[in-house]
Amino acid sequence: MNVPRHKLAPHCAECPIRHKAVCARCEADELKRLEEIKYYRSFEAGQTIIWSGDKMDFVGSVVSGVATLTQTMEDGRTQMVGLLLPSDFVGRPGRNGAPYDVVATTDIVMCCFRKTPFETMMNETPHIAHRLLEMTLDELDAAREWMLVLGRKTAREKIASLLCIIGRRHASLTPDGPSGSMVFDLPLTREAMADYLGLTLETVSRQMSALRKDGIIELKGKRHVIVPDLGRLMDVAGDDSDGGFYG
Amino acid sequence: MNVPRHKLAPHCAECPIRHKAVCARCEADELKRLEEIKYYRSFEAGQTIIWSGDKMDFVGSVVSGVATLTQTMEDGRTQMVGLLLPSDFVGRPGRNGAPYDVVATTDIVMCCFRKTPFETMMNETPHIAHRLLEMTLDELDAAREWMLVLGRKTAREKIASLLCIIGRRHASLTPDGPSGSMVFDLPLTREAMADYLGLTLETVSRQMSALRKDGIIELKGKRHVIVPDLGRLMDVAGDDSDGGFYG
DNA sequence: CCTGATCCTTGACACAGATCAATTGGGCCG
DNA sequence: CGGCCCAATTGATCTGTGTCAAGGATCAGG
Repeated sequence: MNVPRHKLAPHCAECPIRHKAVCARCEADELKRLEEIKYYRSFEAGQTIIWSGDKMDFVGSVVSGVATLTQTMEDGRTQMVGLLLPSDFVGRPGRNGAPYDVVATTDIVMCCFRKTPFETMMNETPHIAHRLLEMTLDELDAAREWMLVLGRKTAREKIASLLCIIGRRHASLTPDGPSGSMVFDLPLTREAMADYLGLTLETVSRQMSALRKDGIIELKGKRHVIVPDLGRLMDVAGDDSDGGFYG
Repeated sequence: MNVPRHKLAPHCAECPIRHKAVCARCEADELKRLEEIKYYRSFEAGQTIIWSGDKMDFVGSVVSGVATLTQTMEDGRTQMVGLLLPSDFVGRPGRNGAPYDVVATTDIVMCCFRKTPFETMMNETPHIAHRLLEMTLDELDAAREWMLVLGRKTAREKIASLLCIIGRRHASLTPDGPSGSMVFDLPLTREAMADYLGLTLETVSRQMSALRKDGIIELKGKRHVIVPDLGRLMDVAGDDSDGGFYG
């Protein structure tokens, strides 16, 4: 693999994910130390960033773009187990092998640290270790939420749940539009959606069409989604009704 | 609820989960501090230990017995999202509400800490924070492994996967029997198994019968399971073949 | 403009697992 | 011992989603 490496990265102070990533809690001096060991890497859409089973020699944060975590069985069945959006962390300090494939689904930029220096720094910097625990707990919550989707929801509810999640994450990264409605681009193909939802791509397609026919969503092209009434979408998703974002 | 509280608990040094729980990495002096703030609580089979949405004022470890984490939708569909066996940790330092119901499925003993003192101690004791991160990463792996089971496996494979997991955890807590075979008691009813696997209890029952007919397992009574050939069970589960425990 | 590639949509049919319903079996108490 | 209760089994039927197959839309390159 021939991956471009940009040693020159923006200063952390101007970083778009400064306040949401592992470094969120860092003080100026800690940030400076991180800045010395960090480097940027870019990957193109479709590239595999990490292969399941490989030794991982770096960890890092998604700065921009989208990646997925997937597991594959011997016979080819695959299940997505994580969706990595900007500010999400990749890698597991203290572990060697990578348990999943990490694949870029759009062009992506990552802020990387070599694993050993990062681990050292983590041991000396409670702010980082603490933030990482917090983020890991969030991911665990998300994974468990997703277990309910996979285990108990119908195809229609699954699609609606996915749209809610992507829309919500999208909203948290961009200035608010009119509340109650939502507009975004899907960062996933129908096949990737199917892999996330434990469905086939045909079922995904059918249910997208059904939601469109029922006026729950509008589609401009294949990827651009308009949700006129978020409440209705959440009803379809079968989620608790309060409509409150996690914050 | 009237829950017995036993202020008197065994010394940590003799604790059966001493080397696997949050306290695994603690030195003698740290252990002593923990010992001062810990207390034991017992729950009977069927009792709800924590209600989803409630404020959690304690965290703790399962000492003996089995509990489950479950999520429920408004219409009653439920999905188990975690199985808590001895040494597993309950509660999330830094969070207030409980996101799931925690229910004892057998009589259970827990080693508890009031949340605030534990959090304080965690901040001052890297050994605890570090171990907790490690355990949380393990749980995340387990949750993601389970997402593959829920999303992509057939009923038969799901049952076999569950038996593998329970058997494996059981084996790691007890002296080795003859390798290649396995004997244990299911700590779950058919309904609880169904809730874990995203199936109905009828399907669970049918697949258990089918595995018995095929000689993959033997049943003595409803709960006692004998696995004569672990390799065959893992083949049925569709797991990677190496048969290696995670270690 | 045509060609091929990729992604998506739609239809017809099959089947795994859900649902509804009846029966069995083991444990416990009187 | 007999009666009850609950968990589990088994059967019959239904249905949501998978499977297989045939186009359609969009885009890049020649």
